[in-house]
Amino acid sequence: MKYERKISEAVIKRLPRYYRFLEDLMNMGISRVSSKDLSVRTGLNPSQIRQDFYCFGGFGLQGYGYDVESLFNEIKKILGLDTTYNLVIVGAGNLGQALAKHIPQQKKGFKVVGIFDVKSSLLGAKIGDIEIMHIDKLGECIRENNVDIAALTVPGNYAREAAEMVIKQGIKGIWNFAPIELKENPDVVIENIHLIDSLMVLGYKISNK
Amino acid sequence: MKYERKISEAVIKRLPRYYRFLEDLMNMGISRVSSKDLSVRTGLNPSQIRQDFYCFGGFGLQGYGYDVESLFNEIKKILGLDTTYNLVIVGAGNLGQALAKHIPQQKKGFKVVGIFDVKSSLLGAKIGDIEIMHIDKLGECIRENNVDIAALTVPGNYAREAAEMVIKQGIKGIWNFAPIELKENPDVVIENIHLIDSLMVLGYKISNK
DNA sequence: TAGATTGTTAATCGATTAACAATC
DNA sequence: TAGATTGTTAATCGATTAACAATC
Repeated sequence: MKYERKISEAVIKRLPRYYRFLEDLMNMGISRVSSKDLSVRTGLNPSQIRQDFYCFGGFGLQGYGYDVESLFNEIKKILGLDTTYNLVIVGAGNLGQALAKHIPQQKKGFKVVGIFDVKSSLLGAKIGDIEIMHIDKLGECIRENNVDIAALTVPGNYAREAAEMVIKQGIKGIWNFAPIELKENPDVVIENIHLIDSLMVLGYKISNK
Repeated sequence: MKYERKISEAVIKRLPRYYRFLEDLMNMGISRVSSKDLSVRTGLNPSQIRQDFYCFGGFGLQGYGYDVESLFNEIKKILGLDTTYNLVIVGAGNLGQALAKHIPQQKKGFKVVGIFDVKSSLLGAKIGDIEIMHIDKLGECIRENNVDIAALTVPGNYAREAAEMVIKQGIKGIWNFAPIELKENPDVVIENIHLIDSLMVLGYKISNK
């Protein structure tokens, strides 16, 4: 067995992209693909594609290329998508409600098991087939449903305390939509979606070319 | 005047983060900050922070540091936030509607001037103070309101044609939420928010430490 | 003046790309 | 076998970090 070096963040971030393209290829009935083919489709360099797969041991056959389905399944396994991740949404505003409906539609192995807020006017409302509950019930929900991920969609000024709270309840990953920086630590990993930051970058790019 | 090298994407992506932190400092009444202070707050290396500002000419004073307000204003200007960007939302599903409400709340100089769909059941509904309109009206809206940005929140299978359409209407930047890769070209810049990709990365990180 | 901190160049580090032997 | 394409090492490139002279 091959010595396991730490896989860089850059490589990880490309995996979902491969995954999507391979799914498309399968749907088109294509069973075989070379790094050069994938390069044309994804816009990535073929050497880079081979390097990426090589990180995990290499899934191809010399002189042939890659078998689409088995490559798809390998990446699926690496990303942990062969099991379901349960998640809760903390903050039932616009964004939280939209995610509660959006995630199940994508059918990618992520299940929303609860959505929480403190605002009494929201409590009890149904979003899809789940009900907005008071944040007091969050800990219970996490423990009963084996929840790994908390999506944080609260206003910025509550975000830090909400993050501390879900960490205390034993959450392993935070999908953060609030405009604050959260520090990773050995117990919790963070993925930030800074929507407005992204809009600002877009604005910059528009203005500068 | 200093020779202008192309600013790297990595630098641009850090600017909104600085912007946010400087805004916080202003709100706290702090008028002066050093790269070392900023480093502690942002988690970035102080050399990197100075390098980043140096790209744009350097905004500090040796022996003193940076004046919070003037640094804030410089970054504001670089990001083009001293003017308003008008944007339209293409796709009035969960995500599109949520963005239509979310963006104005953030008060960062982005104005939603229209939201469009093809689904007749959605047409006419009010989201905040704007009405969902048929996609046929999109071109007209873009021309009348000097629209720079289109947020793409349509289902994946319509995304490519929707992108081509807004490009044809003269849009300068696409904020893409669909799970496809769009190619930049000299006329159009792209910012992708691949929500599910980000969830997958979070899943990977959770499973691997 | 002495101390602090930037502006700026140089060194380091890591990620991307190129090259090619291995091998199907 | 000849052709194709990977696995794998080496070279290149760019981004991050370190160092320190300039200067407030």
